[in-house]
Amino acid sequence: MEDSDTVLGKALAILRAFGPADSVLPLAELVRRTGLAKGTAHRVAGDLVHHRLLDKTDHGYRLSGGLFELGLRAATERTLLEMAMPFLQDLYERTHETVHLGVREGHEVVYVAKIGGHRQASSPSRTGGRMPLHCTAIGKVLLAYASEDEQTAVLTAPLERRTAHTVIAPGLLRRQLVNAVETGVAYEREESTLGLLCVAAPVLAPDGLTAIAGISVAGPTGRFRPESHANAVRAAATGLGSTLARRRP
Amino acid sequence: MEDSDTVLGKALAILRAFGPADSVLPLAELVRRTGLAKGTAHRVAGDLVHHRLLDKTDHGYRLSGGLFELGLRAATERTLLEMAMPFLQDLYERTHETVHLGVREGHEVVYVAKIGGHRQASSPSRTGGRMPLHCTAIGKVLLAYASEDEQTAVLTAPLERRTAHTVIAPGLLRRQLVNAVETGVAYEREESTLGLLCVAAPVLAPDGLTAIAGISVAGPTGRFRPESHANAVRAAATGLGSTLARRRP
DNA sequence: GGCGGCGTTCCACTCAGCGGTACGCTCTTT
DNA sequence: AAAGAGCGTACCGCTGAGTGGAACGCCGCC
Repeated sequence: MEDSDTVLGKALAILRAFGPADSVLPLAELVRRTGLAKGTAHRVAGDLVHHRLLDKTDHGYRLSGGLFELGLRAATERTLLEMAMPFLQDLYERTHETVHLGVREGHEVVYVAKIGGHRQASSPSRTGGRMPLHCTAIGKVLLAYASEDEQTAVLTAPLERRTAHTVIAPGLLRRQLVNAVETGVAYEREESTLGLLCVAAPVLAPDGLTAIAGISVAGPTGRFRPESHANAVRAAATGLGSTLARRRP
Repeated sequence: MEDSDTVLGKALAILRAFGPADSVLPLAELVRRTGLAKGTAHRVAGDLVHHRLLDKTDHGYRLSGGLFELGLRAATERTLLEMAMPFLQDLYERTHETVHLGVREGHEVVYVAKIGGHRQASSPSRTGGRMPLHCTAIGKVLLAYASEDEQTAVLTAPLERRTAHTVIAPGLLRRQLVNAVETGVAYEREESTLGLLCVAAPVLAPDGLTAIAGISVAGPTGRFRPESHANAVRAAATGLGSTLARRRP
């Protein structure tokens, strides 16, 4: 899978063997997932423990707090998170629904923050997790402001159908993207998860042409009307955009 | 400084060369901080870029989004964060002051979350950042529930004086710790930063003897009365504690 | 009591990694 | 303009860190 011919490659293969859902993996499982020789995996994992990227428990290995800490040193994501927090708070307080902040990475969204209360709609998104661009509200606004090339790259590739409502027709999706640029918001209606609705707005760079991130509000079908939160989401996104512009000349 | 005799050690030396404040470091600076040979540093950094842990810009290297993502896969911190979020939200909404969630790592607190509004008190804490145990409210509650050995280890070591109000007398500090266990909250009054007050409560494991994390509310001298938020902080912490107990038997 | 899967240890081979050296570039400085 | 300092990049022969196959002891399960 990965090029694990170098030591570093092996180490990363082990670290990346942990999926979003795994908490602790035994050595044998690491060997299976990485394809490394047992002896090698054992030693490299041991080194990683020594360097505080892995914790060793009775039942196997686990990604450690040191890695968590290191990850939060990533400058762009961290400052984005810090600058965004007040706006996300405002948005949450106004809506009391799940609020997301996400950036684009390749053909997917990576969620930088997810905040919600006790009664939040169950959604598959997780902080630090990924979702496809084409079936999420944030994904759509990010895609709408991506370069023409990247846009067509996504649209021409086969679009994964997540639910019966997932938009997999490139034409319809492109129309939604155009609409997103015109109105400043994009919607998702049970396209990634049944029972989940979502509105998102783009956080634009000073040039007004590229999207740095996206902010969304998500809620369950029934009580939740995404349209009624469009203004709030747009306000939060543009507010964050201009704050970023002020600090990053 | 670090044992960088192995490849992995060198790679980590480079990654950890990034302080909390650095966003982009040129190769020469990495060489200076790590003490690696220029050729070696260049190659290892290149490998790290290839493995998406570093980004290369015109002005140097930067910790990448891939690292951010990987860090958020760390199971314990991530689930703690996710389970805690609703309680932190409640707390913020009730107080409208800066809310922290922190865990202990060695003799320091690591902040897992920091949420606040636009008018938050300026504090040195950052998400993913560290602070000494003895001069922060969360640090005190965590230390109060640490093992006897660890407690004395911290108390006997010289305590860094951060401000004129920092408690550096081991006796006084120990009394504060005892008081924290009795009352369920600890305070910090301008002990880490001038103008900053703080209340914290411990998130206890089911056994009621060990602290998993700490929650705090911080605000500026003047308008902010830490005592008046003691109950709210305690409620959030115990609420989170029992929720964690339910999910982690 | 035999069997399969697990974590751990050992060891001789070899190629990945090493770091000194050298080059070209862009800024300052004189 | 010339000289210099500091930077990023590229090259290359030596060597020991890293490799992975094999072997061992340990459970828990049929």
